[in-house]
Amino acid sequence: MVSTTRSVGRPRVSVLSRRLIAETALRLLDEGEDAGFRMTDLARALGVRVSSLYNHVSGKSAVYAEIREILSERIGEDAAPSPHWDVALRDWARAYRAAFAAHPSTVAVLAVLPVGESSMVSVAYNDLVTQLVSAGWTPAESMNIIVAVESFILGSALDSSAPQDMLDPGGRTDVPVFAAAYEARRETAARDGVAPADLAFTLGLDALLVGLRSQLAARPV
Amino acid sequence: MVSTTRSVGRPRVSVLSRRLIAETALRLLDEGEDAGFRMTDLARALGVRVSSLYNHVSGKSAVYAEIREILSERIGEDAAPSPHWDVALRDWARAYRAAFAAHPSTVAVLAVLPVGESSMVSVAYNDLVTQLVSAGWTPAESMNIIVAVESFILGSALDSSAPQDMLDPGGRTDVPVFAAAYEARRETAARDGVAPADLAFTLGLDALLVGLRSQLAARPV
DNA sequence: ACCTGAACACCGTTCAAGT
DNA sequence: ACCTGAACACCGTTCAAGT
Repeated sequence: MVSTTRSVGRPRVSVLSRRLIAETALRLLDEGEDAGFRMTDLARALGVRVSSLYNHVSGKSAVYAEIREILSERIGEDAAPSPHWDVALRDWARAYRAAFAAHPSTVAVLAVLPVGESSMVSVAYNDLVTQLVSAGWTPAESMNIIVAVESFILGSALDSSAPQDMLDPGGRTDVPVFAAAYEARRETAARDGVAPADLAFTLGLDALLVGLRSQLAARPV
Repeated sequence: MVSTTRSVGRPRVSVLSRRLIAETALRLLDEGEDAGFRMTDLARALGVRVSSLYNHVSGKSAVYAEIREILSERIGEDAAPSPHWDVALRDWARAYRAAFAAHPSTVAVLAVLPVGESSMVSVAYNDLVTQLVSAGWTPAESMNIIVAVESFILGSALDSSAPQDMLDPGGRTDVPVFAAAYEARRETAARDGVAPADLAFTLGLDALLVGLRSQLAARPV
């Protein structure tokens, strides 16, 4: 938030940049209650008028694209490489989900936004495919594994970002078993001090990896 | 599309209903290029003015909620019950994904929309939890399994609904292994006459179930 | 109770004018 | 090249009037 007023015309030093705009938008998303952000609010937070933004980004979706870049860079930083394909895949999945789970309101939008040409995301894919292929998977299988794991990650991130009571049976009496299980899950999570969504993610990721290992082991050499 | 013009005032027979509105919106979503639908277009398709819609639904999100009901009813119809928990889970997952994959543009919205009280979805959960518990899983585990599988389904449905070239490395030369694997995957899918996204879904679902079976088998009795 | 017609509100985007 | 100010466009929602 900049409090000085600025007159019309080009300022002496440039106030904005594509990256700064995206970082500010990300902050607004984190602070805000609701899913999106307003271009007006984004401009105000930058101490600028809305129309100024369009000198740096082509529109709102370009801001989201830049946000994806920010987040995907963090995935690369957090995921330490491992010589074991399954460990590498697991760590990548955890870092991927953590990056999104830290910014829940971005998930729904980014999940459907195409990956741009310049994206760092492709580099991470390249590394993973390399490792999977050298472990014995075919290139096509490697792609499918990555897409499957990524689908699970995005779905889990969506689940984390969904309202708490997304599935809450509430006061319904016609689904007693479901209601009891819902409650048991909440208690288990509370006792472990984690979010219910984390339990499901851990369970699912473990199951996926166990399954993949066993499928790789079972194949003809 | 109704071509007759109607004068002001209450018509002799009611033209609209909540269900009809949602069915028409679903049809618009299927036919349309882009992700959403316009209330104006929805009204026109029903031969009515926009404001009329608000006599039956509280707003656009209520239309989406009704669409979810329509789709979830179809899941129930398609998924045949099985005495084996893993088969039941697999069939449910397939039916679930098929229902969404048939209407790609609904996925992104429905994934973040809370499940209403009256939803049929809860009934399906109740049945699945019952079956999982009697197979030996705890209630909390059963919930986590369902949530994990559902996350995978929604993520996969998002993947199916994403633009074809969502991950396309295009002409990039800095990610050769990824580009080759991407191409290999496309060829494999083309040879089998299925969408690439289907391959990833099948592989991932199989891995998940193999993993879950082995985890259930490995536990102390 | 349920439709029409007109108005309002919100918000993303454009563009000439200014330095 | 980059900001301001004003206008425009689009679209969801509201509400009085009419039967």
